[in-house]
Amino acid sequence: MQVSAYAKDCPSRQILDRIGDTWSVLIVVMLADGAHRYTELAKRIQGVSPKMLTQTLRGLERDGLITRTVHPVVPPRVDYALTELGHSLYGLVEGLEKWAETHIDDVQAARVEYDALRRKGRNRRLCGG
Amino acid sequence: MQVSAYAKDCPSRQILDRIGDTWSVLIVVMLADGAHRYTELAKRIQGVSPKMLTQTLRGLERDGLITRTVHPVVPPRVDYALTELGHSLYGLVEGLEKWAETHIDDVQAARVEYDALRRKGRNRRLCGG
DNA sequence: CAGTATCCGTAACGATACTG
DNA sequence: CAGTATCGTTACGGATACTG
Repeated sequence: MQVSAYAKDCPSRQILDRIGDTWSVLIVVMLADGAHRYTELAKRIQGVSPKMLTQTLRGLERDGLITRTVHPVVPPRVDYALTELGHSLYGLVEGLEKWAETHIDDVQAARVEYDALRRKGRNRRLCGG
Repeated sequence: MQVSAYAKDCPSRQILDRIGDTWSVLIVVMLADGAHRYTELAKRIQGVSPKMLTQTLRGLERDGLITRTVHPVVPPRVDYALTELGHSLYGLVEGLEKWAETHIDDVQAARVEYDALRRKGRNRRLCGG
């Protein structure tokens, strides 16, 4: 088996990149229960800058995961909503959440144990003169 | 609903980060069919530097996803293998691959369409025609 | 063989000021 | 309201030389 990190035509990698992106996932989750306006997203997704919000929304729109609807009114109103494809992706994210909730305790325990052993090892070396 | 990107205690985010990491996924995939040595991984995972390989392996080990077995021989021999938890994560990754293979065509098509409209300047999707 | 240590460029991201 | 433009930082990752 030979794997390449640079296989950009690899479907899995593209989806992985999307899912690994913090803002993308948060937006998809936000839109899962219905359409939202730009400012709503900005307010409810804590810590996102207008730059990142716009950039992420554009990416999601380009991938066919969300729609962007401009209402020709003043002041402007723009709604974002999941497409069918976006809903499908959300299903995937839900699966991930389920796995995470099920296994996070194991991961946490492993980390504690690993860190404890690391500390012990270091102390031993220091005291072992 | 209020979502925060900085909820580090959020299980989903931790798993998402792990899955979004290129090298982590590649390593898990490589180890799915059995244990491998450091150099084997280095050779078969194209483009990975020793720095990133070690760093990623440590992270996976810390999270209890892989084991690191040092054989006390000369020259050194170190084997890496998936834990049960690691295999479980691999199952998740397989699910992602399946989704990706199923839907990548839709994504690709959406991108082509989006880019085409952008070029034409008809990128604005107006409500009510 | 299996790493570690170091240097370094870049690109991602945050903050903020501005605009149609 | 819904963005865009610009700047500055920083942290991530690549390359490589070195070591037990």
